[in-house]
Amino acid sequence: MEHPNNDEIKKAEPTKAELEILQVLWQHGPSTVRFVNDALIAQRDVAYTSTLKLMQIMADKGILKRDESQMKHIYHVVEAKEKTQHQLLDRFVDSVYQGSSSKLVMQLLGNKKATKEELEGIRKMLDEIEKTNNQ
Amino acid sequence: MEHPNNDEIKKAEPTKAELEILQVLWQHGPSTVRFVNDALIAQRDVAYTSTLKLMQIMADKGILKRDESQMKHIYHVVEAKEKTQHQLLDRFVDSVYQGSSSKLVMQLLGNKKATKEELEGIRKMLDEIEKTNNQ
DNA sequence: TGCATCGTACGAAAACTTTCCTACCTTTGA
DNA sequence: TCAAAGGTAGGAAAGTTTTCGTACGATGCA
Repeated sequence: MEHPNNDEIKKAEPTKAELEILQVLWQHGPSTVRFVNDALIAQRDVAYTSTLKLMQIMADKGILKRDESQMKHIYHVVEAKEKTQHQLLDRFVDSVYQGSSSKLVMQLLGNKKATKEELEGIRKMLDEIEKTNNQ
Repeated sequence: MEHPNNDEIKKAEPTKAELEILQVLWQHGPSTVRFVNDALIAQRDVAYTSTLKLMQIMADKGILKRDESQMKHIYHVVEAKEKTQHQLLDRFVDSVYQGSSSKLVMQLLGNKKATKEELEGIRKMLDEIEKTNNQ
């Protein structure tokens, strides 16, 4: 390892399966393994111990923390959802759109993935930003 | 396998390393393995045969096709760049933003990843779309 | 009490991805 | 001509991620 604190500098991003778990926790807040697993099962087939193992690994990595005071451990996400999302987004923009976020947005808007309401929301957001920049 | 043509229905998305190769081909058009490898080496350390193998695998998967009429095979991307990007984008929006593209855009614009010019580009794009929708 | 149920821990296997060694063929140029 | 350079093919190994079997402790309740 080059740098001693490499791990801190370059946080490994969550894997695909870890992201599924994060989604559940983001949506429902701190939860037990059982709860998360039930949520996952609603989407696909997965054994309880698989989810358990994954959440343990995530706790080891520091992505999750858990309250062990009760037998049913309660897991919660350490980083703010937005921070993690943004981190993933940055890498995505880099690896798929060569770092050009506008290219990404163009494509997003170009296809009808966004509803009318969403478009309006984006426009308002643009206005906000412009206002802020001009102050 | 449930459906016989599962492979056609649910195309496996390119892996991380495959995406790097796609980037090179997207940017420079059909290329030899040597050319792609040189481009990759500019970013990180990788052996020629690793790139070769990966491109062969991609050809097997149908992501790339190659002209074998010459000794130096020439590889080209099968799907349109935009199609693949959009496919990746859709999954990304689903897996990170629960399918809400506006949430994604908000976050993108909220942080200063976009330049002033890019913001303007996006605004124009919005205008375009609105115009089209109102016709 | 005792057994079914539900929990955690751990390790190994399976699946997937990435890397590169080795073999062998073709081209090039001294 | 023949050695060096550069190409492809294929398989094994290494690395990563994901899955789950097994062991065993807690809890609940008949």
